[in-house]
Amino acid sequence: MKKESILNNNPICKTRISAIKDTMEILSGKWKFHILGTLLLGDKLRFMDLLREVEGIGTKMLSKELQDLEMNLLIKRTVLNTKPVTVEYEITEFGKTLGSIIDEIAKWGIAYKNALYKRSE
Amino acid sequence: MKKESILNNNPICKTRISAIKDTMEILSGKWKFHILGTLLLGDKLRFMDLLREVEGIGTKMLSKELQDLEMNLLIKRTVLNTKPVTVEYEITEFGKTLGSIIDEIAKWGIAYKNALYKRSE
DNA sequence: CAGGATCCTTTACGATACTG
DNA sequence: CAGTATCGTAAAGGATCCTG
Repeated sequence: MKKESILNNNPICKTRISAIKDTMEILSGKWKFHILGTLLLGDKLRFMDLLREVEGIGTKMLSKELQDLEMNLLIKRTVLNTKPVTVEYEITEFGKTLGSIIDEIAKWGIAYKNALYKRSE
Repeated sequence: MKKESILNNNPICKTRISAIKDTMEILSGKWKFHILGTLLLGDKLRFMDLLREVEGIGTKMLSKELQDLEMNLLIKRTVLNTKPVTVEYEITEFGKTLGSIIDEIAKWGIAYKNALYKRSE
């Protein structure tokens, strides 16, 4: 009897695992959750705002990540007709559906700190 | 008046955003969610099982990711005293607390597929 | 202000081969 | 079986300069 994949032969498991893969592909990279979490809190933010809020990111990465997120319709980019152009980024309704994931991630991060703290005392 | 960070000056926002950062640092990389999602479904799995279940991963990455996860106490590695050694990996109780995040990610991935489908018809 | 172009360094990742 | 070692590519990340 040959050894075969157990989980990936179960349709329910396969669907679940491949859904995880799909989601993470869209949200891949170091910054996506961070940017989305910021935009979820911040309503409309400009490029420079994000550069300040998303600690550690540089213009190149920010620009690239924003393009990725826009392509996937998670955020909306609006160019305002001002003297030196103004660009606003905001999360879309679709993007807001990620809210529950991001909430869970934030909650867990806080719980993790507490767990670390308990362990060290 | 100098422009300053809005969100990161708000303690509540700052806590949240830095919690997101913390979580994602622990779960960084292409494979962590995938591996954890598999171990959540699969109880005890051996190295070769994981290599089969986590489609696309190679031995080097699997080995490295498993070490990362073990270091963060999210999974447990058990060496069994057999002829050619057997090693079992399983998720820890602490690791199971990531379940809600992973559930949300899986749910969203399925919903995303549906959204794509609707948009294209 | 909002970014693109360029250059350079550092990780991340992948394929294959090898060992206890 | 459960990995480690080695090599090579690709992507991430940082710094600086530049433009509409």
